[in-house]
This record gives sequence, structure tokens and C-alpha cells, in this order.
Amino acid sequence: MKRLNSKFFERDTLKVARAILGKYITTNLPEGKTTGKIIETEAYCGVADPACHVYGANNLSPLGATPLTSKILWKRGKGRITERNKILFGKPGSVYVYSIYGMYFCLNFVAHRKGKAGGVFIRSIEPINGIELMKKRRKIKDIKSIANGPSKLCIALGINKDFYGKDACSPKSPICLLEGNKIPKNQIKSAPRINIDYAGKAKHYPWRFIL
DNA sequence: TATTGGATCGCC
DNA sequence: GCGATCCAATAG
Repeated sequence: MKRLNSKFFERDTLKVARAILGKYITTNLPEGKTTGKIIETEAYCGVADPACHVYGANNLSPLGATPLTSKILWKRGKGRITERNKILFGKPGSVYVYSIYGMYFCLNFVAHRKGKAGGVFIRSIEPINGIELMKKRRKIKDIKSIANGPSKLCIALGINKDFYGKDACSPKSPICLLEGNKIPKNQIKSAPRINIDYAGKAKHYPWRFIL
């Protein structure tokens, strides 16, 4: 199967969040290979999206910004470009992994038009290959609940903070995305994003996509 | 330097 | 519904 290239990710974040449904994520680690089909995503649409980690930050490249401190690279309005979120301005197809609730990770792929920022959050995958390894990592047997959640799928695929900044389009990367069958539009549902109560009216935007 | 709370999960 | 568990993002 064909690997998705960076052009795939260099589009409007909402478009990518829909287009990536039905594609395959594969991780290749010393303990084995695991693959899942993407069946649920959310779009986090850059500096104008109150739910996005770069909300309110300047949408210029952080490379040209003057550092305020070692951690804070740029400040304007409410948001900042930080060591964690700066990847959302980076090369489309890069991996954005962050830790949450002290014990889990979440996976995003950087996706935006040139000069913008944004990421596609992977909320659920269907286990396809390497299911025994996924079961072992998750310490459960029930296939349905192996990877049906953003942090569950990270555990199942062996994704941790070491994946931060990896280029999913590069053959050298331990993670890649593969083309799948074409998905007809009528097979995609949209809904509000989950757990973003802090995001004001953006809480209701239908930026979650389900295959 | 100190405080706070989260793009979650699993159990109750 | 609720606790686990910790680090990045803020405020001071």
C-alpha cells in the first residue's frame, strides 16, 4: 500500500480530518509491527480555534520568532507558541504526541495549509494487524476495546513521547500512514468534539468525524 | 518558584 | 460518578 505524503497533510485541517478516515496507521518497533484503521478523528484548527493547543498564538513560523525564555518562543494575545505546541506549525505529516492526565498520551498528525497551524487528533482505530501485540500492550483480550479511545490506541500501537516530532511521511520513521480504500462521503458522520468544555461556543462545532 | 487542570481511562 | 497521577502552562 502507498504511504501518505506530506501533500496529503498540507491542506485545510478539517479536510484532512475527514480524508484520513479509513487510512491505516502502522507502528514498527523492536517488539513488533501493529496496524489499525482510522475510524474516528477530530480537527484542531490552529490559532483561531479555542480548543486547539495553539489558540491565540501568532500564526507566523516560530523559527523566525524571538524567544522570550527557553520555553516561551512567542507571545501574542492569549496563546503562546511553546516547546510542546510548536510542532502544530511544523511540517505537515509530523507527529504531535502529548501526555495527559499524568498517565496517558494522545496522538495527532500535523495538518494545515502553508503558513497556518493545526492538527488531526486520532480518537479511535480498528485493530487490523499485530492484534496479539496490541492485546499484550493493553493487557486485555476484548478486541473491541483495544483501541477505541485516543489513549487506548497509543498504548496499543506503542506510541509515547518519543514519537513527538517524527515525520510520518518519512520511510525512516517508526510510524507511517498508508492509503486505504476510497471512503464515500455518505459514510462519514460529523459530531461535536469531546471533552472541550473550556472552548466556549467552539465546543459545539461539528469537528469530530466518524467512519 | 508555586499552582493548576487536562483532546482519558477503568472501575464503582 | 470519581480517583489516579504528573507535567506543561500559567501566574506571581
